[in-house]
Amino acid sequence: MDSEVKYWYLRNHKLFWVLNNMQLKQLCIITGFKKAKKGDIIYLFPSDAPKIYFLKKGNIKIASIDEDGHEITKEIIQKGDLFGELSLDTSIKSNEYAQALTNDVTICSFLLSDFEALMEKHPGLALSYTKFVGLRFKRMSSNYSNLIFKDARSRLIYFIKDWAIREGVIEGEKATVMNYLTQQDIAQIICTSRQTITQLFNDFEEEGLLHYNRKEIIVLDLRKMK
Amino acid sequence: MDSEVKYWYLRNHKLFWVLNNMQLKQLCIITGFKKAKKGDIIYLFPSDAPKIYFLKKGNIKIASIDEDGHEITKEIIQKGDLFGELSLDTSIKSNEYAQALTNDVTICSFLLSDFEALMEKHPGLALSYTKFVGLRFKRMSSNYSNLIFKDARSRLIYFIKDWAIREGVIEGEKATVMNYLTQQDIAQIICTSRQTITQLFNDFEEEGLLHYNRKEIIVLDLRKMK
DNA sequence: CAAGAAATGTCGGCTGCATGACATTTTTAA
DNA sequence: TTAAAAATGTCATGCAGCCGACATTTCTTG
Repeated sequence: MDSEVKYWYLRNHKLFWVLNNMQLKQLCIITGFKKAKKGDIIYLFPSDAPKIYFLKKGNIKIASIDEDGHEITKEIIQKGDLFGELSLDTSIKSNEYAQALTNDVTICSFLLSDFEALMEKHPGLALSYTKFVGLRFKRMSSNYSNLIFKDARSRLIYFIKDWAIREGVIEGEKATVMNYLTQQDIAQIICTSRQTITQLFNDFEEEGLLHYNRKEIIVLDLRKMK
Repeated sequence: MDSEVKYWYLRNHKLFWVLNNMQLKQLCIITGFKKAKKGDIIYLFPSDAPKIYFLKKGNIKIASIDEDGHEITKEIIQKGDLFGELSLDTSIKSNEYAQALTNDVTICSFLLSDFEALMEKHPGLALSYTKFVGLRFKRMSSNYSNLIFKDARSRLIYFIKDWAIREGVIEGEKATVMNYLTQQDIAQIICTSRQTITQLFNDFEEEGLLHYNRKEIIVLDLRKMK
């Protein structure tokens, strides 16, 4: 990959806004480049050097399996997001992995060590990164709170609204989201059973809150979704 | 508070190990100092400048209340821990607050802005801080996973073992923890009802796993606690 | 296009645990 | 020291939602 392209990938990420164009052009820390199709597993912790990943195209999920074989989806990563060992801590081996949810996944990666070296030189970047990671954590933490307190219906509503706002096409109070998740996927995200998801979508449809099919989800009125 | 004392508080926190003694002595960023007794509420988000807190003595909990009046305890903070707006993000107002669990709570605080300025000057500190926050979050995340997947009994066992290991006096496989939490407190931590906690402690006692009273909890065999 | 695989729809039984109600014990504060 | 408050113990009831079982629909792949 030529350095001009690398430049643009990073330039478009707000994390690197603290660097001016000159600095950015000199970086070119992207070292890896990978494509994946739906269902492919991407291991985040290769035996060699730890990396940070950057999703250029498509959607992936970060998941893990506990000792009981329970699979949970921790995050949905979207175009432009960073993922991997964001905490910069490589001591504890996590059992997390990433899986492509769409067919056109493109991932860039750079070495954690390169990134750390970069931050040493640019304190602004370090600060900016810290805030960035902090925000991400906050978001996850709020998701967890939701899981614990609300019932399945509220959780699904919260998830759909969030999804619609983050990725959907909004027209007034109507939102249309491209649905690249199966009901099983959604069940794993909001920690309920597949059957409950089916039931809830049918309920929502009956109540006139949304239209659901395998291709897209149309929320008819965001205000009424609660 | 004289600068010699401030120096020691920070010196003992591993976050500041990346700074050498000279740098540290020049800092003296601690600006606040507060004492609290059992039950006192400490508001984390004063109307003036955002702060980061450092628990010098005692135990506190970080909790929040959702719109349904549900109270959850998010973390138990122990001597030496940092708390407050660790994500450095002050844009969203959180509804979190801290409450003293013991009678001899001492809290130091410093201004977020001072800390940020410090990180600008010392990229190593920023890096170290990011790792620190990452670790904290990882811990929280594992707690949440536990809440979501395991039943109340497993959650309580996990909590007690963790508590014993973090704070208890361990002799071989026996562990003794000073019990500064009410059953209500524990219920809020592992997200169950007070009655369930009572029942479980009685079960554990019957099964010969531990001795419980209001002053201390003695785990008879850590290996058998599972 | 056909056959197998994957995703969705539907039902009923079962259970962990929340919830309320109340008794008893311990602590706190006057 | 004593009354009120807080913490703990015990029980009966109800229900959200998990789980297994199976049917139907849709997608994938040779």
